[in-house]
Amino acid sequence: MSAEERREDVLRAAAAAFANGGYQGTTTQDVAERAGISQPYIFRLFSSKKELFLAVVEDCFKRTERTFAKAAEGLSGDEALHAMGMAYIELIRDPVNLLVQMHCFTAAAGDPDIRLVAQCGMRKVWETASRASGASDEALRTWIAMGMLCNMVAALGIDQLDEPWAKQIDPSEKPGH
Amino acid sequence: MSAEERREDVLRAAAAAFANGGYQGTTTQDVAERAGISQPYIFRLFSSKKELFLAVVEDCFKRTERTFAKAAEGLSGDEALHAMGMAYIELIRDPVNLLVQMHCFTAAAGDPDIRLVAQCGMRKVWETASRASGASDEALRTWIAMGMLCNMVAALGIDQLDEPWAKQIDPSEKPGH
DNA sequence: TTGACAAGTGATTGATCACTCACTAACATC
DNA sequence: GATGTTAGTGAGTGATCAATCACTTGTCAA
Repeated sequence: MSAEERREDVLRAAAAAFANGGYQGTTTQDVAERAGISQPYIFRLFSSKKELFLAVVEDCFKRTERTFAKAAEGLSGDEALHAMGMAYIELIRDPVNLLVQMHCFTAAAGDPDIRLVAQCGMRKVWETASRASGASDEALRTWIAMGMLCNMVAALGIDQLDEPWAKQIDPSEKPGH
Repeated sequence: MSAEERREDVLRAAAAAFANGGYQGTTTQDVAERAGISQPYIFRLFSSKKELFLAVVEDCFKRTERTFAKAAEGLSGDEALHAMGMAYIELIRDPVNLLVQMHCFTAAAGDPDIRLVAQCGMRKVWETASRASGASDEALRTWIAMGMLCNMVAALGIDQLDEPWAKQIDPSEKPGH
């Protein structure tokens, strides 16, 4: 297999691994096993564990950006926002997308390198959503806030609780996002 | 010093340490140094690293609850929500409160014990805010979503960027929360 | 056939981790 | 002053980790 193909494989495996354990809680051995290669070979493809994590994070932000751009195609304003919101709910139904993003946020707080990548990723996501929808800053802010609430609800498994407050807090329970 | 006093000290030290590195990224040695005791003594006061983390998390949720209850005293509806929102912004200006909560969210996704404590904590926070404000579910949901957005903005240091999009996305920039 | 290069691994290393155990020192109670 | 209890530590332990290095195997061109 070519190094390029292998790199893609490792990136996918690493995303799943980091989603599971976060940056600090994931071992390169775990990533290697998921990718079906030896642990040292990770370091031929990525110069360090952190660089691998950053590549995973960048990939995740790019996927989010693409998802928003595609969902808003041909729409504008509230319609575009709504479509992107639905697309986001669908996106984070895959725990990998959800958890890589969340682990990125917390890891960013303690590491300047990760913070920089995270800031850049969020800026692009914000600008993509802004350009695609043309919505007001306030509408966009409320919309992205709902996304953050969706993250928390999904991470804590609140959406799978059968209790009144769980239904009330979960934005994806309501049709209008 | 009595064991009870020492326990309080360790709890504070652990909160600062976990805020910095998260659950997996923090060593009991680090906590011990911050508390000014030997590392083995941690395990006399808490049976395991996880139990220490959970104690820190519970403490953090309790503080949030108290903050909300106090801020909403004598108010109701949108006024109560607004007052609690301002109190929350003030609360997470202390990185310890902000980051313990966020690390709790991500750690919860990968650990059932932590998840249970986090769910319970969020439920109490939600019910406190609901009872204190009497606001509609939708208003409460939007309000708590803004809180989650504040978390992300603060964790990524976006509130300290001097760029247009950073001003636009940050809820604490706007007077009306 | 040879030689160069790319893909990939086994064995190892120094550091670090949560956690344990045997121990000491201070203090209280009888 | 003997005895029990509580606060606290030094010195480990086995496990685990990211990263390195020397090595093998397969492929393809000259």
